[in-house]
Amino acid sequence: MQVSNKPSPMAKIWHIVSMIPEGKVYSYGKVADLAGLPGRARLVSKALRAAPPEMALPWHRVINSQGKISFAEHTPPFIEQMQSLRAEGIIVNRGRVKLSDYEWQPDIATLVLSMPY
DNA sequence: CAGGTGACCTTAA
DNA sequence: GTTAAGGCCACCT
Repeated sequence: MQVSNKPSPMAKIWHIVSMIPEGKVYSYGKVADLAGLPGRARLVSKALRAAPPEMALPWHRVINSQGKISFAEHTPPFIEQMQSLRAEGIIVNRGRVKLSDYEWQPDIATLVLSMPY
């Protein structure tokens, strides 16, 4: 039986992002995939914009599929994201991180158990 | 309803 | 290794 009403796509995205561990990064597209929303990477960026600040979502750990920060260089949000990543020990060069070193490898079992839906 | 936009992605050169 | 073009989809005028 269905226990709860359908979770909004945004709520699923927030949940996945909240599971990215400190010191790791993940791409918009893969967040969308794990949230059950394949092909909707752009919705992830919208969800991050809409997230209430008080939920302290680790939005800075979400980057694009090439390992780059998606804000334009030298803009305030770009600089903020780069500093947040470095504060966790992540090496950032020219706005880019090495995915082979820092990409999150999600554990599916843990993920499923964490899902409230 | 049509057209524009974006914290994207994949492919091809 | 890079960049550019086309594709994509939800959302907003």
